[in-house]
Amino acid sequence: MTRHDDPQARRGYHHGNLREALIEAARQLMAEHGPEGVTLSEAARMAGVSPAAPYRHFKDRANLVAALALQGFAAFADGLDKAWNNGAGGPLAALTRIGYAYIDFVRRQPAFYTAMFESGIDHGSDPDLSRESNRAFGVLRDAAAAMHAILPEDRRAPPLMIALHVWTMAHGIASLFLRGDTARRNLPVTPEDLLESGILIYLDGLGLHHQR
Amino acid sequence: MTRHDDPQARRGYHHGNLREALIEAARQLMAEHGPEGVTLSEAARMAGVSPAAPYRHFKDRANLVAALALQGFAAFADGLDKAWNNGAGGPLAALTRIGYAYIDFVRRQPAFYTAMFESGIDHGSDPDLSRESNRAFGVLRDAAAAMHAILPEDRRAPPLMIALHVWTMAHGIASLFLRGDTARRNLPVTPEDLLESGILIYLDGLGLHHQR
DNA sequence: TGTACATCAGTGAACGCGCGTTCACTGATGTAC
DNA sequence: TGTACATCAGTGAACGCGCGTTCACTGATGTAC
Repeated sequence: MTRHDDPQARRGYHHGNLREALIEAARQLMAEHGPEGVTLSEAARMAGVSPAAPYRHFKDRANLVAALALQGFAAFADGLDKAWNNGAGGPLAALTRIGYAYIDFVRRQPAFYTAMFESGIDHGSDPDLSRESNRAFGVLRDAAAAMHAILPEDRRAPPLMIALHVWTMAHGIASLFLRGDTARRNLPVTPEDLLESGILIYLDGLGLHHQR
Repeated sequence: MTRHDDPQARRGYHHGNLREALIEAARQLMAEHGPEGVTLSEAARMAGVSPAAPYRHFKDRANLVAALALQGFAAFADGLDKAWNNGAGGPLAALTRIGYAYIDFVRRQPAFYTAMFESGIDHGSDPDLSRESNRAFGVLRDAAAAMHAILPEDRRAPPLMIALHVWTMAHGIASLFLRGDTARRNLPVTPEDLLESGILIYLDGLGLHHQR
């Protein structure tokens, strides 16, 4: 255990790892109190530093939230990519794994999801953010392209469109059934089953024949 | 023009329509500054009353946001129901209209959408809220049931599941491509086309045969 | 190996601000008689 | 038709609070020589 791991045993004048500690504090605040609960003051308090210290690492409050979102997008892209696993097991299996990974991510990292999609951060202007966000979507595009390749030609839809349709379903399910209060709507099926069945029916519509 | 329509010409001691005026102010604040921008103080200012006045009509800030969300769900349910129009033109036409209405609502009433889905209001505990929210989903269920009835029996999915899949797609598109900054992601198609094509492919998967 | 010094990550006190909320109050409205 | 009165929707002043942010500062770190 290094001296930075324990918030109780505060090292001397320098924190040593403040930037990461503040992002982690923001993640907890986001999870517990939502976007409005993320404040520089409280994050500083949690990290055990004075309220002025964060300004060495973040321009302002929005900057901290953006850093959290960036970390979220990176973890998200990693998660999807790992699930994709270069298409192992064939396009259908790989695409299904990606769907599960999508749901898994939102379920386990609600704070990231909130920072990424519900806290009004500026996607366009931050190049890091759009890079990671594009990387995540890129995984879905690869999977859609692989899918596309095994579909009968007469019913093919463009790979990008397939990717968008699948993304749309996964995101809709995550947004409606895995978030805070709306999660209480009682579904007759698990979000995973809902997504999997939706994707299967959709792919049927594109001519993919499989066992049902 | 009644004396209550013009915020400039403030009537005497009594506002006469303060509750509605505050909700309308909240709607504008939500649209312009997001959930964090909705404050009782500012809403009171916009309505031309003292900061204590809102407490005659709302228990607290959360109560005002809930009132806005309730009004949003009511308008949403009305919009979907009107689009559904008792299934006129057949299940496919009606379902497509509902999809368009969904997108149209989010596009034109982003403040309602935010209040309804992104401001962390408590869906479960407010009976009015769950009533209106269920009414909106009920329209989708009716449409799905009508659709179900004309599908070939061997591939039928339960109506509720069809409703959930369509809702999920519409919501995902709205959430990803019609909201604030994310709306800037440049789509190769309109949200409407994306949703319509998704629904058509999905219904194909359920055995619905139509012209493409 | 030791020392001077630049760099930089922190401190802590202070500020102005706007918010939520409470309070005793007051003016307008409408109703009973 | 007029008057007394209950009701209730507002006022306005005040409060405590926590936040964002700035400032001159100080202690630790690491590097040049």
